[in-house]
Amino acid sequence: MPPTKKAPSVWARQQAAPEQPALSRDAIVREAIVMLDAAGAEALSMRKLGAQLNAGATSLYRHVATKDELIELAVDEVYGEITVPPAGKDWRAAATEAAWSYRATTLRHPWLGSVLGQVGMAHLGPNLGAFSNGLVGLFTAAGYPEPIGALDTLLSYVMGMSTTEAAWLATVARSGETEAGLVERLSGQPAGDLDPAKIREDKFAYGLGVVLDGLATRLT
Amino acid sequence: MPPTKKAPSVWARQQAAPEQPALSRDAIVREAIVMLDAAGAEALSMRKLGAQLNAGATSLYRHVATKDELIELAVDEVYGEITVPPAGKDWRAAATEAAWSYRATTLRHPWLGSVLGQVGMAHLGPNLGAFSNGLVGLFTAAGYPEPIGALDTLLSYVMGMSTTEAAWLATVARSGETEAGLVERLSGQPAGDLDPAKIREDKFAYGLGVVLDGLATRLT
DNA sequence: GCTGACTGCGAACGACGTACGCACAAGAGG
DNA sequence: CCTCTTGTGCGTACGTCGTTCGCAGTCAGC
Repeated sequence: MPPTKKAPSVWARQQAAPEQPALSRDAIVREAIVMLDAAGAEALSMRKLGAQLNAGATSLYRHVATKDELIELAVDEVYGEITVPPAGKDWRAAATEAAWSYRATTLRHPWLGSVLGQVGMAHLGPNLGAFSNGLVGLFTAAGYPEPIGALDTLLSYVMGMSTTEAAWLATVARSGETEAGLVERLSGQPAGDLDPAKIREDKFAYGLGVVLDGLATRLT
Repeated sequence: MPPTKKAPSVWARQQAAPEQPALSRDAIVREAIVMLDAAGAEALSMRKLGAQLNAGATSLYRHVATKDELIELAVDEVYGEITVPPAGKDWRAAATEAAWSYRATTLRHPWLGSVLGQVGMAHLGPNLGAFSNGLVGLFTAAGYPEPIGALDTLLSYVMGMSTTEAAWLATVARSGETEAGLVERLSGQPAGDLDPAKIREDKFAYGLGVVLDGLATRLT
């Protein structure tokens, strides 16, 4: 016998509950990002996300077709944090700013890298579109003969470097050691006494300078 | 009652079977790569891999600690396919060759990109080490003041572009359409009549030229 | 008050990674 | 020939996952 069916007894029912903001697509995506930031890409499950929202796991499917779709939404939401300066300014300063903004966003949401290879950038949301268009406009205004080529080159570098950096930081986090300690243990030799975060910044800056110098040669 | 226990009856036992190559770490990694190539990263499961090798799923764990470890092994195995020319030649030609080799390998094994963001490059196998060292040696021999910076810059660009390309191709494959058709549908306008594969090659070549030009300015 | 649309959810299904412990083969030492 | 050890394969089982389905409520408009 199924245990008296379910009917949660009259007493448990009471009124419709004081209710929180309710379940909505936006609320779901926002909470998903919080969980991804906190625990990484493979820690997100529909059940846990539901629980976090005081909802059953399957309720989410009223607002989101699939877990993959949810992730695509989260990715585009996060892309909205990247800023690209308006055209008109010095193109090089503007591109530099956009690049650093991309890096910062990726490091703030390290799961981005893990997920980009799978989701694949195709028809990826309005925010990525806006970002790309902004950069293309910038290169066009600067007089680039091939603004799209310039965009792809810069973006590939920035994506590659940022993703690698985020993956490294995830490894550090999993190891439980400090970043400097892990560097030392893996390289086998005592690291200098420089701040590893500073070293990473310098490395990013160096490569960015190289790429922008390369782009500059295409301008005149 | 458990159905007479199991004891597979004397008749089923016969001899130890003609036996195939047996189960070994290398054989497992090789077959895993085949499955990954054929069906993508999320289609690999220990059960299916076991079945493919005429083995039970759990037998694999005698040779491999964990699925993640298996993937790390597969990644490094595949990195072994990338070639970097010996130092001494013209550095630019050599770097170009290595870059194209990297791209070709990534496109041959499109799951690489999906997996790099998760595995994270740390302590990643001997083959990746050899590849990096080869390139560093090349830049050093060419007289670069910061060969490691040069390596990271070039590698980030190549990784970023190749990964994006592989993800795009995966999207095309999932869509069932032809590449040209998908471009047309997503961009909204009729694509020119150029071969999309050729366009991608040109784009890669363009960015590579930009990066190498940028690196060249650091040389003298 | 009735009806239809919309939202939440409990139960269930099939697949997954992996721990555990038994079965059995091969070799070593007597 | 017998025993004992060591290594290998695998059946079973546990807990978790994404997702489907159908029921149960809620509420807007008539």
